Amino acid sequence: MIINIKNFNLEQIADSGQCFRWRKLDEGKYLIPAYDHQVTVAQSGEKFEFSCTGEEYKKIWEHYFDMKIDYGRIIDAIDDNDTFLKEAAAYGSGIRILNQELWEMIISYIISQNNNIPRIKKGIEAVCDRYKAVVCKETECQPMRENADKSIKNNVSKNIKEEAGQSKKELCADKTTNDIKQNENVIYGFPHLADIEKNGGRESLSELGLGYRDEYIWLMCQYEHENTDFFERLRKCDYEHSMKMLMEHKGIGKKVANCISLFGLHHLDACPIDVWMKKIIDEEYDGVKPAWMSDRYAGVYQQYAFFYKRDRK
DNA sequence: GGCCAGGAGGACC
DNA sequence: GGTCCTCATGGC
Repeated sequence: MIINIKNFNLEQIADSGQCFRWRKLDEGKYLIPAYDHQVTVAQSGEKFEFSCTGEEYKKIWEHYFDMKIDYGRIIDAIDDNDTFLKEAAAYGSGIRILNQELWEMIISYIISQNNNIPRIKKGIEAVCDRYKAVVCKETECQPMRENADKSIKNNVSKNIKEEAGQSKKELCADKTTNDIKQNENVIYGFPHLADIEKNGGRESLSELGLGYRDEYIWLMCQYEHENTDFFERLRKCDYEHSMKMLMEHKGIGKKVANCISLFGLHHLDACPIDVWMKKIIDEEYDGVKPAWMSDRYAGVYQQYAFFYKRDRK
């Protein structure tokens, strides 16, 4: 299916540091896994071709790409006197804040701490490859196991929930797993807690080259195992409370909690302060934290600033 | 080969 | 409450 939309640029989002698993197939063309599904999207200006049906786009991808928010309006709200942010927003005007899976964001940003982006990607890929949780073949885009639908219900917003039951068709994961490894158009899904527990647990995590972070991940697995309503409670919280709940966990400090709040819970007022934001405060604002970092759209502006500063290093 | 990476925990003051 | 040190590992 084809759509036209402004303020949407695949390459910018892929390089914005919010998603680590997109696979570039060609110029302006990406293979994107999420919610135990995958889709190929090809961009030509403001025209986008999705490999899925319109029905699936409505059910999953419209929400995933945050298509209902007008990012032009968020850019227009920037203070005219703030030259740096205006330039940054113009430069990265195709960035959107994706609605990604909460569990995946928690694990991904635990892995991200004191780590560089290429190695974060490598670590996350190692996690997915190790547990071989769910595989979705290109264009079929079907959940490949029983609880895939459940996962969607748990993770996607309400309007999507209502239709999720319709997507279940034939499953063929086990049969095709071995062939699929050779096919670059197929990606393993992000493992759920049960996949990690069933396939090696604590010891398997320590074999993935994640450094000291594997312990934090395992602690989170254990907590989630014993507190199955954790995500549900998190989703009901506002930004302030989600930060508090997240930071009670070992391995999640202020920066990681902000990333999870922004990318996993879509709190657009969350503003992760990492080494790049510190550099921006220092070099662009004479050491004084700019007002936009406390704005209701701070997380969006943070992404523009992060992308701009890092891309032009 | 040293410094850095979308940091955080812990000890110490 | 700050400030330092350490943590595992690879990218550059």
